[in-house]
Amino acid sequence: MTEDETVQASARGPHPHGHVTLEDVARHVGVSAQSVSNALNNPARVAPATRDRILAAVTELGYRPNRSARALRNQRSRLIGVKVEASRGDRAALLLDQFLHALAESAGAAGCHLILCQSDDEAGEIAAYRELLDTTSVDAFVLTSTHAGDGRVEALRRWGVPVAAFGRSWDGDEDLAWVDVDGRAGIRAATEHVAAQGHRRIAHVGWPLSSETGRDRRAGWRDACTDLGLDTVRHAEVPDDFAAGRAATHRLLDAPDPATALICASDTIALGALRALSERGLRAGADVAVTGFDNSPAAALTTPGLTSLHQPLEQVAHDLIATVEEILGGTPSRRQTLLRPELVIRESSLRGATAQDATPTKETR
Amino acid sequence: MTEDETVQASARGPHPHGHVTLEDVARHVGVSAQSVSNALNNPARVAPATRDRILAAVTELGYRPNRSARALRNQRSRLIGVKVEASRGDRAALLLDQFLHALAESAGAAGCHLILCQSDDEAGEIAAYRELLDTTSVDAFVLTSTHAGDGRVEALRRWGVPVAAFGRSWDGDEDLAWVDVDGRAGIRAATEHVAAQGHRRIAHVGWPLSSETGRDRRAGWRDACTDLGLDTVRHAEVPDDFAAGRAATHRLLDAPDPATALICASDTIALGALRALSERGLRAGADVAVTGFDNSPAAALTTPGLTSLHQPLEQVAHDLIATVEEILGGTPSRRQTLLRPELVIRESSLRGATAQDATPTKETR
DNA sequence: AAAACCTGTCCATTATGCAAC
DNA sequence: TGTTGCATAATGGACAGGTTT
Repeated sequence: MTEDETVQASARGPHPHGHVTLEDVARHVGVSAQSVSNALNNPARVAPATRDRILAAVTELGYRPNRSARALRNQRSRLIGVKVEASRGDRAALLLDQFLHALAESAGAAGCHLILCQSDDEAGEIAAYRELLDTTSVDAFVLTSTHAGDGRVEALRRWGVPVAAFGRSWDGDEDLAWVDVDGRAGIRAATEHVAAQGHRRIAHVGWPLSSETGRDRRAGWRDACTDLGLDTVRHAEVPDDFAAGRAATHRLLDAPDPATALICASDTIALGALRALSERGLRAGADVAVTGFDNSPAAALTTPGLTSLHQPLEQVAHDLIATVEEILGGTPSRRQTLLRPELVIRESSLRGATAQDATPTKETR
Repeated sequence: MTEDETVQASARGPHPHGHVTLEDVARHVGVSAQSVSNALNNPARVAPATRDRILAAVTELGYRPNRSARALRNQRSRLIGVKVEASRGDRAALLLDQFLHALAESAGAAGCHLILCQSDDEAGEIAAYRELLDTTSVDAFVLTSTHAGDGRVEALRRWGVPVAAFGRSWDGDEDLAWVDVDGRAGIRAATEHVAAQGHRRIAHVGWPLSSETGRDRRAGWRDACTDLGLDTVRHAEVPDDFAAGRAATHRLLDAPDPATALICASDTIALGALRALSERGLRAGADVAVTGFDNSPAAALTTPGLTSLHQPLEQVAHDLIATVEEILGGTPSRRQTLLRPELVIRESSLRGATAQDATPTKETR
């Protein structure tokens, strides 16, 4: 339809830029621009026959409403702001591309688009949000990686801006709309999985206790161990990087009566653990089980493959967009959702596994 | 300044939404809205003293021009369209998050923002671009992963839309503005590096010859081998996935007089090669050298670490935005840029390396 | 006469209310 | 009287050209 027209080059209409406007459609049909607008936005106000003629012309001419004009008039841009984070080389993929893709897809289905902003610190991020708001560029924001006392949440709330967060409100905020993944249940599943492989001395390599997510994941490990009658003395709390995971693993394995399984809070840490095992001449899987979290590309592609927890990012993205739309539409309903991650089992946690058993097994709990 | 105001909640101005407009500033200073506009966009037209008063009021009230109004008037949105791709689990990180972050940063510095679209096939991508154009949502596009006979390039050119591509114009198009990374030089450097480690039978595991990028990278390997007096009989052409890299490696090593070094066209393939070596009981580095391309997170975090070629994505992003800005400004100058990747050496290509020698060495050529 | 400022009209769209059939 | 279509005004900003001092 519009596919084979030239936009800027040939200006055969009255407009130098060649865009089709309401006026063009109106002229073509022989009605006023208002009727065209009504036919599209308020069909009840226009006679069925006229409406059909108008809609036919809309299709024929390939009319699409001008985003700026519509935004100006409606005070609504149909743009959702998202921040992109810098990825660090010492961390496994941040899943950002998967997440953004899913988010863009859901937004598209809802007739919205994503607008990016970028910042490396919280103050800068808040300033970037503020600028988008001041220039009336966005209707809402999607936040990622919330934490207790999150300044962004506080600022956006103060400004009365619609928000949905990937990451729960750790300070018990009942109002914030969020979607999160149940790390506790995920880590619990991973722990039970290695226990089922016969492991009894299961350690946790987690994040510092200052991290709410870290405490949540550690609780999953503790839950499982307690239920299974295993002790919970073997654990470490380290920053989320490769070197820290590696060093913590060495420390844990140097202890008397060392762990035979390592439940890690992230793939990054788990990959560090795999390195440490290799340095000690131990085989992941056969000698020491290792599991991660995130199911990053690196987990699938490293050797041996790393057992990990897959986050349902498509679902997260869908729910976030749905939530934002509800808030914008003025009918907020379910606002806080916890989703289950899926355990993806690979060789790093399988006792008898050789590299030939490379087919990954999914086990949903 | 504007930081501590409430946007939507308190409407203390004449506007229900609480945004500061030109009119507000004008009223506050006691001039017309036009003078405020002139003070900002055409300072020469307003007396210095008045201009200072106006600018002071702009700062004081926190005035920011309304994006939609400005776009409507100027026929320019200051938005740049970018497509986000779905990442596949059988491929190493697509560098998308690093690239997007850098792109967003450069765009921000140029006073622009990125708007995302999403599609899984070329036709859908073109339709998404078309929609953004028809709704006058974007001024330009940044493309990634161009190929010969690229339908997107063709369509955007036909429409007369400003574009800059990450990836050269493989069909010799002199007009397309692009930035690319010199894969041939990079692969050549990797090949020379393993040769310097004493390897003489160096194989290439590359992409199908239907891929221009694949041919380019293979040429780098061939260049180096020819210069060094090594033969170029050992090579494979496979799709860019883990399983293909693994299978190709087994085939190459099953041959009589097998290769002792594998120069791979991507980290994904190289990670497959590492898996194959492990399955044969061979040690990467000590027994067979392996190199990848992209320096993905997985390359840094796998064991042994994977030698790879780092793409200067910040530079790519900066150049792409600069190019787009030049085209939009009507003064296109340098339009085609080839950047050198950087060889990051890790254990997978070092003869005597043990996992303890984990400190990566960078070697720029 | 020139510097400084402002009026008018346009960008594309939509909510409101009025005229007409 | 009720339906149907249209003129008006407003959204916020920028530019050309005209008016003021």
